[in-house]
Amino acid sequence: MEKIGTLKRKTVISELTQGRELANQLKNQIYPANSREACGSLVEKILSSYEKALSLLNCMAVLGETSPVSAAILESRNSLVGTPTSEGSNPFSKEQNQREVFKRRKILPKWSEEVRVCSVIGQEGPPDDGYNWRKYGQKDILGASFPRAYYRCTHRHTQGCLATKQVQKIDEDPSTFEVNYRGRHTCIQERLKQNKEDYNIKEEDSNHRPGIKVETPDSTPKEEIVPSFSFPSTPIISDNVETEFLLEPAKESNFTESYGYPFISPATSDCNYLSESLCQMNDFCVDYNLQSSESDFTNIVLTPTSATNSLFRDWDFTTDPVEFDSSFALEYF
DNA sequence: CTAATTTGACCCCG
DNA sequence: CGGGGTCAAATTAG
Repeated sequence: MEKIGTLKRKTVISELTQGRELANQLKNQIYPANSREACGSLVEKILSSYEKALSLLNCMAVLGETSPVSAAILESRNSLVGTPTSEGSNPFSKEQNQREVFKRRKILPKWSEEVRVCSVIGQEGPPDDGYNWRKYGQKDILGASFPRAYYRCTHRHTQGCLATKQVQKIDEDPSTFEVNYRGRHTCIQERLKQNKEDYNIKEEDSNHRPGIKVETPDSTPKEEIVPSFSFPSTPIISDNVETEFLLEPAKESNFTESYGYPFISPATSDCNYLSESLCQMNDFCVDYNLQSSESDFTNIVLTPTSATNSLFRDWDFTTDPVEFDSSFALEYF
């Protein structure tokens, strides 16, 4: 992560700075209960700024994560397809399954995102991030006063989506949640129910993500930021990948959505691995405040208010790429 | 009825 | 051994 080019770093910083500035303006607009148009357009600008910056960071994160993950999937695939299991005839025995789980745990969390979210007043729990999550566990964490909740993507079994998140109240501020994302969504989720009385925010708001923190478990500082972008990345698994790709409904997706895992591992489960990765993260894109101005991109405080929380629920990510996606992407990838 | 949550057991790893 | 992450049966919600 340290090897961000100067140009990029400048761009990121300037974008974030601008975003913060605009956010402040928006705050002033909101409080005097000003016109919706003004707010809407400001919000658009803010989001655009953040989008650019975050996508830039995202890009680097993805480049860092792609190969190790593919390796992981390949590996798990081989281990399941190849060897006749030593114990019992059932290839999905509990033990084996567990083993896979832990292997996955060890290998997969190449990246994560940590987001701090202030809960909306009068509403318990962190705001919806637009994905369908299924809670699968809760644990009391040593030294923390609040338990940690574990969520996985609802479509894990239907689509093999391995995305996971952990949510925990912050000790210091129980109204704030720390949300830790792991893995990337490979599922296709029917998106956000239309909201009746809201604005029409344009497509450029259609994918949002919080800051990304790339974590490489093996401390190999291997994350070379390659300024080039290959899409789709070279299929590692030859046979199924391409067909799946072709079968994928030709969604004219936004550029930043288009890099998913093109890796299909039919053997790891009975589900299809979808090549598309939908990466909208924030359903609550409101009043962004960067916690620290420099180099710590991983913590973003999102403070949604009840008034603004519903603004962006009508994203349509099937719409055409927008100005940003074409120009920005070409410029930086 | 199905789907989601709860919760104690289970497992790996440091 | 114990902490943290996950599973899965039981329970609850829709």
